[in-house]
This record gives sequence, structure tokens and C-alpha cells, in this order.
Amino acid sequence: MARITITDVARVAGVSKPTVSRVLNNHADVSAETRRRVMEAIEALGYIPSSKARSLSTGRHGTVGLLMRLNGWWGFTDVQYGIADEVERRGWHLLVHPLQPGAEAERDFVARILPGLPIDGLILLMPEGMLAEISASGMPVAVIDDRGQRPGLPYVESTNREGARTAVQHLIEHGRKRIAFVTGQQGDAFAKQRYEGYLDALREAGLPADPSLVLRSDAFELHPSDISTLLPAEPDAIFAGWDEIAYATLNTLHAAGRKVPDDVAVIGYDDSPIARVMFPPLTSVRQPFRRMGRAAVRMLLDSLDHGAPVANASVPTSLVVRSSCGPHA
Amino acid sequence: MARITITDVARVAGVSKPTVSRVLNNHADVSAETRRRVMEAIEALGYIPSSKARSLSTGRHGTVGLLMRLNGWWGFTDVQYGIADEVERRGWHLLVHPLQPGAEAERDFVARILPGLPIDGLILLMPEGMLAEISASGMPVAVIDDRGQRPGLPYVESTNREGARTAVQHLIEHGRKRIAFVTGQQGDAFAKQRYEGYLDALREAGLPADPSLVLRSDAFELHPSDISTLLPAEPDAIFAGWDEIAYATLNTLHAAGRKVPDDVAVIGYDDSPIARVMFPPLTSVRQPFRRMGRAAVRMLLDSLDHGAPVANASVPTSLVVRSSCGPHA
DNA sequence: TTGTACGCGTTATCAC
DNA sequence: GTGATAACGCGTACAA
Repeated sequence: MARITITDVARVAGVSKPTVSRVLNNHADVSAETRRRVMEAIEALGYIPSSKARSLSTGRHGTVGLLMRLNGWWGFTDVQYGIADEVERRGWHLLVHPLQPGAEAERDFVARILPGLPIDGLILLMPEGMLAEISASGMPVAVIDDRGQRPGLPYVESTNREGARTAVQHLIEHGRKRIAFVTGQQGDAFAKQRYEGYLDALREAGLPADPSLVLRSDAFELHPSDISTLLPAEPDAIFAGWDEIAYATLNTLHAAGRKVPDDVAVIGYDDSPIARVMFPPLTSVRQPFRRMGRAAVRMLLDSLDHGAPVANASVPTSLVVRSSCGPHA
Repeated sequence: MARITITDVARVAGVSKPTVSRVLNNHADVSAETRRRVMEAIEALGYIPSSKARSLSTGRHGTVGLLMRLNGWWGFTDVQYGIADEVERRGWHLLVHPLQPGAEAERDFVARILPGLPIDGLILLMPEGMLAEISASGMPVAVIDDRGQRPGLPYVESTNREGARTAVQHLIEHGRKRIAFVTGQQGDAFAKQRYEGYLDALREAGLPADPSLVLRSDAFELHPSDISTLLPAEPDAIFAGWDEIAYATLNTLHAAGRKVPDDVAVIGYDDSPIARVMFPPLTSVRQPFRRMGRAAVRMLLDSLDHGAPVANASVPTSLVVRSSCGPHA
């Protein structure tokens, strides 16, 4: 049997095609009686609009794109769920495109692939280099990234500075006084902000900022040999820039014979899947990945739908308390 | 400036629209000379086909759907990457749709949402209940699931039985003789298959199958109080049905004062992100999630493109050796 | 408030 | 091997 089209609905309802279209798109200028008749016909026929025809006619796919890289980062799924859910809530769809690694592949993507993708906007998660080119290509974009501001583009970040402050406050509430801070990628905005939050908490508590308790490295990965350089300063707590560093910190402390949390409390950042199974289970700051995805969608679609101006969003973190900082206060 | 269409290309190349279309779609019946002229015009104009118009004309979106649930499972990203990559390789696209939890939401999905999605086929990852309804709705489907066969539907699984056998062989090669097996969800196919593989390895090595070394539960989560019931049988190795159970097993052994791997070796299944950070780091069987995603795409598109018959695939696991089974043999 | 006429860009059909 | 023409199903001026 042939597909049921808007023409069939119009015939059954005894109206014209455009009237059916008006009803479908909630235009105001349709009488209640006509609208009812049309709705009945739609229901009776089981009519479902053709997204194909609609796309051609409107010039829109009703689809938002999301790029995904090979080296799957554990938080990706959560961000994607937030995006997908918000997108569907607004009657749009989510297209996921795998991005091949390498600079050349990225250039190829912008030049040859992106223009052919059935999408009306793109959400970029921690973009590496090609942001400017994409944006220049005319594709509307929203960025989720906490490694630096994106002037002129809508972007979402989480409250790194406040999250870090909360973490250090937690340590202070547990009676710690000599609190160390370890991070890698010190050049990135998020690492700087977490350091600022660390200083904020110390200052508010009237604790001195001791440089010998701070290790900020450019590296992505920190090893026990790095972290152990902090031990002579006798910290009674260590705030790690993210959970992987907290893991290396725990190993360092165990190897040095320090008990966690009795001798040294440890707190991480990100609440990654590994936090729960560390020894001891790691207290950590959780980033609101789903909400960040949602916020990005809202910014993108608001600008697409009714030309909303470029906006930014900063969503708050929360603290997940386990046992690496000792018994609750 | 207006969009460049097939008409522009035809005009510049001095041919008709259908001829350009034939070139674009690699139809054989175009002379080499004409093809060259058309390609030149395409290049010169920077023409990019409209996916919108193409969809309407062909009746296809060129898009495959993937359902995603809220309770993000850690392996989802990998499967999705495999799917996305294979889909793009074949010139299709991937649409990700969030599935709301609850039976009612699932019914609503099949009845009202699915027919309106811009997709031509659907990949189901560990579907819960609605598989039959979806399949009955006429939407082509491929299933990735290792919890049981799906007669009449294309599905992908991994070699659970062989994977388990490899794990137990690994323990045997490390000199272990009293090897225990712990699993939950014993009713599911994958748990049964892993048990079979465990028995296979014992049999091949001439080791007795001691029932007091086997714990098969219906539960999803196992606790130290469950697992410790195995200890009186004095196992020198424990094969856990999956990594979460291995984690509970490690905790149980530590609490009982058994050293791992000296007294008892432990091996897991899945190579989940937590395996690496356990104490000691867990040796585990890795499932080829990306390849499973790829296989599902191939089955789905082959049947969509040239009506390939319903097929199944079983992709092999691999062993990731860490230190929970002692030094290498 | 409703209907007529047309365009969106492509592919398929059928001549030539 | 190539070209004219007709769909595909919907939205939208514009007219009534």
C-alpha cells in the first residue's frame, strides 16, 4: 500500500493541503473546527509526515551533529546523552560523526565531509584545532570545553574554580592544614582555574599558600617519581587535578608507607569510573556532563530557531564523597 | 549567492541533469569523455549534492539509527565508534536516539517515534523487551547482544565460551589447579557460555570440576559475603564472570588475608576501565566492542543494499594480561 | 480563514 | 550513451 501523504489527509478532512500543513505546524490562523477535522483525519489515517519531504521543503534537516574521536573519553557518553535527550525534546535529531585522527583528516573533514552532512548545526566537544575553520565555513556551532574561552562562539564549561574550592574546603573541614595541589597541563584554562580555586579556599580559611606544596607540570601524565617530590614538605592532604593523578598519588603514598586517609587525605576531580574502585575509594568532584550537553543544545537551537545571540554557560559541579578523606566531619 | 545544484553542473558541462546524476552515482553507461567533462564541472563549481533532495528522491535517508539508554554502560562508546566508523565508510550516517526508561516509553517509542525518525535501519544494543515489536513494525534491524540468540534476526555476539576458556587456560598455565568460577545472572546466555568455557579448559587440562569451587547466582551484583562462601574450598585461582565481580572478589580476598596473586590468582572478563586500577591490576578478557559494532553495520547495510540474507557474527575476544595472575609463565 | 500554484534538487522512466 | 519529463511530499507566496 502506498504511503499516506498530506494530500490524503486533506481529502479525508475535506480541506486543502496547505490547511493540513498549517495544522501540523501549529499556525494560529486555523479555525478550531477545521483543526479538529484535520486532526481526526490524521488520527484515522495514521498519517506520519515525511521527514524527507519536509527537509527538502524547509531547507533544514532538523538534525544536530556531534563529532566523536577514536580515543573514547569516558565522559563522552554522558555528554552525548544530555545532548541527545535535549535535542529530541525539541523535536530535533542527533547525528554522530566519527572524526578520523590527524590534522590532514581534519582538514578533509571541514572541506569535503562537513558540507555534505545532513545537519544544521554542530556541537564540538573539546575541539582540537579546526574550530576556526569550521566556524568560518558557516556551520553554526556550539562548543563544550573547559580548556579556555571561545570568544565569539557559544560555549559551555563547568565551574572549575568553584569545584576546586569546594574540594579544598572539604579537606579543610576534615581538619587538614598542609594541603598540596598536583596537576598536569598547567597551561590549560581548567588547570589554572582549579589552581585558583585551591588558592581561594586556602585564603578563605586563613591558611598560608606554601609553594613547596604545589606541583604544576606541563605533562599530561604524572608519575610517582614526580609526585613524591611533594612528600618532603609533609602534606596532610593532596588535591589532585584529576582522578588519574589522584591514582598516581595514591600509589605514591602507598609506596612511601603513608596511610590514606589517616596520614594523608586525597581528593580527585572528575569522578571518573575509576574513582570508585581505588584504594581507598576516592572522593572526587563531579562535572555535570549531561547538563553541559543540554546547555550546548539549548544555545545552538535557540540561535538556529530564533537567532538568539551568542551566549555562554557555566554549570556547577558537585562533590562525591567516598573514603579517601577520612570519616565525615 | 544561491546554492549550486545539479542543474548548474549540467549547464556548465553541456549535458543534461540525468547524465550528471549518472556520473554522481557511478552508473556504468556514461562515456569516459562525458564523465570527465562532468567531473570537471563539479570540481570547478565546487558542487556538493543536496542530501535533502536526494533523500526525497530515493526514498532513503542514508541513515542508520542507534538507541541509547540513560544508564550509560561504559562499553557503549566503543561499540558506537565501531558503528559510526563503518557507517561513514559506506557513505551512510549514524543517528543516535535516547530511549527513555520504562515499558510505556518503549511502547510509545515503537508506535509514535520510530516511524518518524529519519532512518532506514536500526541497530539495537542489548535490547530489553521491545525487539519483537520493532521488528514487526517493518524497520530493518541488527542486534548486538551476547545474552541469547535472536532467531530470524541478524545479530552479533562475541565468543564468550572461547574467551572464558582462554582465561582459565591462562590460570592453568600459571600453575593453578583449584580454579573457582563466580558469576551472577546465571540465566543469561553469556554467563552460561562462560561457565561452559570454564569447564572446557578444566577438561582439556585434565583437572576435575569441583562443584564447591563454583558459585553461580541469579543476582546482578555479588557481595563479599557471597563470594567468601568459596574460600573454604581453598581455591588457588578465581575466574570472575565480569570485572565488577572480580573487584568484589579482590576485596573479599584482601579482607580474608589472602594475597593476590601469591595465594590466589584472579582473572576478570570485559577489560572494563576499572580493571587497570584495581589492586593488583586485573588481568581480563577483552571484548572486541568496536568490531562488534562494525559487524552489525555490515549485516544491516548488506541486507538493505542488496538484500543479503539474515546472518550472524561471532567476533573473538583477546586477553589483556596485567598482574593479578602472577608473573608471566 | 482557506485554497491555488509553484518550487525545493534529486532520481527514475522512458524515449531517442 | 544521452536527454526530456515526471515524480517525490511538503511548505509558502499569493490570491480569494
